[in-house]
Amino acid sequence: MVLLSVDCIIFGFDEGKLKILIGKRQMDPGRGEWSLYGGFVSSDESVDEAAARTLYELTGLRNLFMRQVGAFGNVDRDPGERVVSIAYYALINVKDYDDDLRLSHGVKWVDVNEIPHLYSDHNEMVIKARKMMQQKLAHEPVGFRLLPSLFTLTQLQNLYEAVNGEELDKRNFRKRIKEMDFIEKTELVDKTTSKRGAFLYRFNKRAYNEAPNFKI
Amino acid sequence: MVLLSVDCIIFGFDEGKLKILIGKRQMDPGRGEWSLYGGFVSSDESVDEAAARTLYELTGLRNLFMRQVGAFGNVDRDPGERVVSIAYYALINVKDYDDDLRLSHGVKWVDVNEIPHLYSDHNEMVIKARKMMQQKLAHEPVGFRLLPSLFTLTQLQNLYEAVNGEELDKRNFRKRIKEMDFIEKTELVDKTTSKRGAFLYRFNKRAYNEAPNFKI
DNA sequence: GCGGTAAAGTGTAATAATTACACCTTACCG
DNA sequence: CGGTAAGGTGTAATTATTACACTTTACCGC
Repeated sequence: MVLLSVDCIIFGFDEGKLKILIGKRQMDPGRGEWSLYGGFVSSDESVDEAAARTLYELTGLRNLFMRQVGAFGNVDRDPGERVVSIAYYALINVKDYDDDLRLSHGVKWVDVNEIPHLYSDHNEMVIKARKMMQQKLAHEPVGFRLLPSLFTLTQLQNLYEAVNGEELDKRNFRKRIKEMDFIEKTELVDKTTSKRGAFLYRFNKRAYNEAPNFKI
Repeated sequence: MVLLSVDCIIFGFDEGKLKILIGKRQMDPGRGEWSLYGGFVSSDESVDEAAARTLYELTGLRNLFMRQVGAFGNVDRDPGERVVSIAYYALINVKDYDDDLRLSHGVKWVDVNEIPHLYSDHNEMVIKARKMMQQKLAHEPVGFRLLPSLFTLTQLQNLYEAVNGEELDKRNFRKRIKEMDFIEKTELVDKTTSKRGAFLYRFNKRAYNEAPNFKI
């Protein structure tokens, strides 16, 4: 008989780095190994719902941006029973995640470029999720889900640099942003990262829906 | 308990049109409805293997180009039992598929733009598969899997036009092809579609691997 | 109060990529 | 041997992308 589970690759952006949540596996087989957070699909919920529920259990957050990565179904991927797992990635704003709740689940943020060996095929899941989210962020305005609702252009640029693993030209980057009217400049200024202060911007979803022309 | 199945979106290119294989469902629930061809995942095979086996059962072909589309797991997607299905798409050269075998399975080719209502969530699967294969064909040289090993440039262009649903400029198209050394001109000529005859080309996989620069 | 500092902010020119476009060639057929 | 229908070919205009350096601002420390 085949069991169905979900595994979550949860992306966050912190300290200028793209990170994911991992924890030490609490059950056998593989107890103590680094692992993604997951759970089983129960018979009264869809697979998407199971993923959303699992994300909620871990983070206390709902309505996260979430996409399916795919099904991982090798026969021997789980040394115990036959388990097929559907991987999902999600984007969260790190500051929305209560630190005590995080600690109570024993998970931590690790740089996507420094991921240790993970349980079973979880490294594969992470690699595929990373590619998919990279692709997604390049073509749809969802990167904002990794930032506070108000953000500076430098933050946004740093985010894209971390996601794509390459530096961007500041002037060219800002030129592009300026072409997208749904990224709105506010009159608010953030002074935490410079003496001068930087204007805060906001993503206007409604405006985007009227003229969906995103391109970075 | 959750059952696991696979469903196949099998693309072929014929009469200048992109098509998929569908058949009338042979079992309840939904007997008689148009449907994708699928099968159950058994406990001694991976999900990928189950898809490959299912493709082989239907077409008699192995080593097809095949990619996972994703897991479809709504609770009520199958009116009978709880079945989660992993969809796969595959690319085949229509002429490799024996017509008697096809008829014996009661499946037929239908234009992707004229797909009838299909059983359960199969239409969704087709839509997602189509997007994914379109994306794939634009970025990797796998379109050849839909053509005979020798093909004319007109055939290749017609294929890409059918896949993308838009006409392409002949000169610009051929300019691009010429830049890709792994698409090799042979001295052979196809005379079936014109009096003059058209040179046949061939995809050289080895050459591609040495300089993988595909772009259409 | 003033010089140093460090991030914020700004425009233009060169290059590359993409698009638009029309006529000649060929070989068969009647 | 003229008509026909698909095969085959190049250039110029436009658009998109890249590269690049200095000024502004406000705080901090002296």
